[in-house]
Amino acid sequence: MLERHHLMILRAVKQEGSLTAAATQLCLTQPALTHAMRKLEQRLGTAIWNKEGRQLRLTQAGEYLLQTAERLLPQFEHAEDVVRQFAEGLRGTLRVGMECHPCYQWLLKVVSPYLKQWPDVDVDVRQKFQFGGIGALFGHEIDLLVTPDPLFRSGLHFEPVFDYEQVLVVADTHKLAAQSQVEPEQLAGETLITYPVEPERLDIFNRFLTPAGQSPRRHKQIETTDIMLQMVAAGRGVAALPRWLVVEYQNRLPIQPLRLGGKGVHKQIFLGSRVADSDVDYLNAFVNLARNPATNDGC
Amino acid sequence: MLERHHLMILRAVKQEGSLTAAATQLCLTQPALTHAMRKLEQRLGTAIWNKEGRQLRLTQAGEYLLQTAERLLPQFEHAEDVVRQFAEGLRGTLRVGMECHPCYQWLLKVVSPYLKQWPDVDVDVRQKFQFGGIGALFGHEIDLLVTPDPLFRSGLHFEPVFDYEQVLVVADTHKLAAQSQVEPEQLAGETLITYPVEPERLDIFNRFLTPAGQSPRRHKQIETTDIMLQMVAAGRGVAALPRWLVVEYQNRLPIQPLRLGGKGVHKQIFLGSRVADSDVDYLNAFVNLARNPATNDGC
DNA sequence: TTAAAGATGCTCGAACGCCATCACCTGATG
DNA sequence: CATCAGGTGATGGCGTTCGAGCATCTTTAA
Repeated sequence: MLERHHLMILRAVKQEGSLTAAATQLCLTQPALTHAMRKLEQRLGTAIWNKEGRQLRLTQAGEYLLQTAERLLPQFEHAEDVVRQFAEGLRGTLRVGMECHPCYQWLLKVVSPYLKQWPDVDVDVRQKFQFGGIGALFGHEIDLLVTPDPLFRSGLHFEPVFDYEQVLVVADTHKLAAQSQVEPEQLAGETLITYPVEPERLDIFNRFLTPAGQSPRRHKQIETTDIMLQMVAAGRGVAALPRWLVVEYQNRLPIQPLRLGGKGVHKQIFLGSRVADSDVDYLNAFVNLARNPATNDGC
Repeated sequence: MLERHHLMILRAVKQEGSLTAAATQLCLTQPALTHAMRKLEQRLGTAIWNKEGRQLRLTQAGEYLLQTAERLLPQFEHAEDVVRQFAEGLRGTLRVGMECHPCYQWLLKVVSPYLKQWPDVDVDVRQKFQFGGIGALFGHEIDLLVTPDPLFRSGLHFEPVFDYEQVLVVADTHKLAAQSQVEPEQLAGETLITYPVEPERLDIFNRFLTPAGQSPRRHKQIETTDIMLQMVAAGRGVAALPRWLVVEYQNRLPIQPLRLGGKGVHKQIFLGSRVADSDVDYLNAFVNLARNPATNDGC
């Protein structure tokens, strides 16, 4: 069978001009090359080269194999190089899963400097998982999970990366806008806009309304943060979002953040990873960057 | 070192889904594959796959190598296929050398059906040789030589492929046009047009004029047959060409062929080849086709 | 519990590389 | 012109190495 080995001999003979010199290049002896090529010739059923005087002349088959060698050998060498980069953790694809809708804006601030530091790492962000974010981690759909709900379980590692306060957003013109905080019963007559997620997983329900036995008059679900805040600004409802996100949008939209209850609802975002990956440099680098973002804006 | 062998294992495992099945496909045993890949992993310094439950999950390095395998292995297989065709004489490049200017028209008639019969053979026609046609054959510049001057010498084989008569061509209006033959002394006052070749190698000189001690009034050299015959038709000179060629041009130009002397000058064209190539099918096929052309028009 | 997957360690044999030598060509040298 | 020396690839024998197989173990999933 035609092997990489044979292609290397062909290329070396081409480069060096003789079998003996090629053998030196390959750290072998001339008989080794002669034997190898002779065996190949027998298997292929054709001569690779003919001896003419003291030099070798390639047959047409030999010419063709040489072309093949010049094309394939660099690909072998490049593949070994790339794999070495994988081995050293210098290259890879980082698939980040998101289980926290408003975190997308925060993630962008981490990804951007990260891509500069790790030019050979591709970052891929995914938001839909067949068996949830944890399942996606276990199933190797993703390598990192951005989530507010850590699950401390063997095989996984969760690291808090930033704290934020969940607040209620209302339009400037809303009757609650003058208050600095809001109580559960004040939402009884409101339309609540949330991301399309089961209510049990929304903080506004399980840490604010449900404990007080309250619920909003209506519950609307909207995918994107932009549209959601447009609706709020237009007085079509209220929403619950991180304070830093609301502050950012206040430049552009007439909206106000209100503390949820007397103490506010405080949350942590975690980055989850498989412990099996704990020695992958480019992955740890992402977690570190997320914990101490270069463009830390205090949120 | 990364070998074809390893790539084949990767591809087989991908196809079959397990090491054991892959081993069957490759006519090996499961431990053989395990050992081979383990060794590769040690050399590369990274895992190719991890065992998860009873199935293997490729690492990123493994994924990359698999991609490499799917790209490179078909190229190996194709190369072996092509070389097998070379071995069986089904494929090659046939470089034909020409030492006989008017033979080009004849050659086209042979090449055209040949290319249909041998779709995987490329034909290349060359007309300039540093050390002459014979030298080009010996030096592997060409594989076949079309020549009127065979040189029977060890290592070469010449085969007569067609006979023709060399005739003088004159314009219809030429004073000699009425004759059916011409004598050497009748050219003393004429302008003779020939291809740009040394006169000693031109039949009109060495088999007609020189033996009679004659020479033309002027001698012009022109490269192409077309222009040469245009000149003749215009009464600007006479030329010596194969009869069949003149007959062909008579449809388009007012020209006449005249026998050279009482018996005419009869020539043979030979195809020369290296005896070392005597078992190359596509080369023999060309010689056979040349000897019995499909479109044999009696010349 | 069982069947099936991969991992492991040992053994054996084929193949691969090296050494010594041969055969051949080429160019220098008398 | 004959000879010789240096360098090429070819060849055959030998030793080592590497690789494949066998038997067995571990783990997983049905």
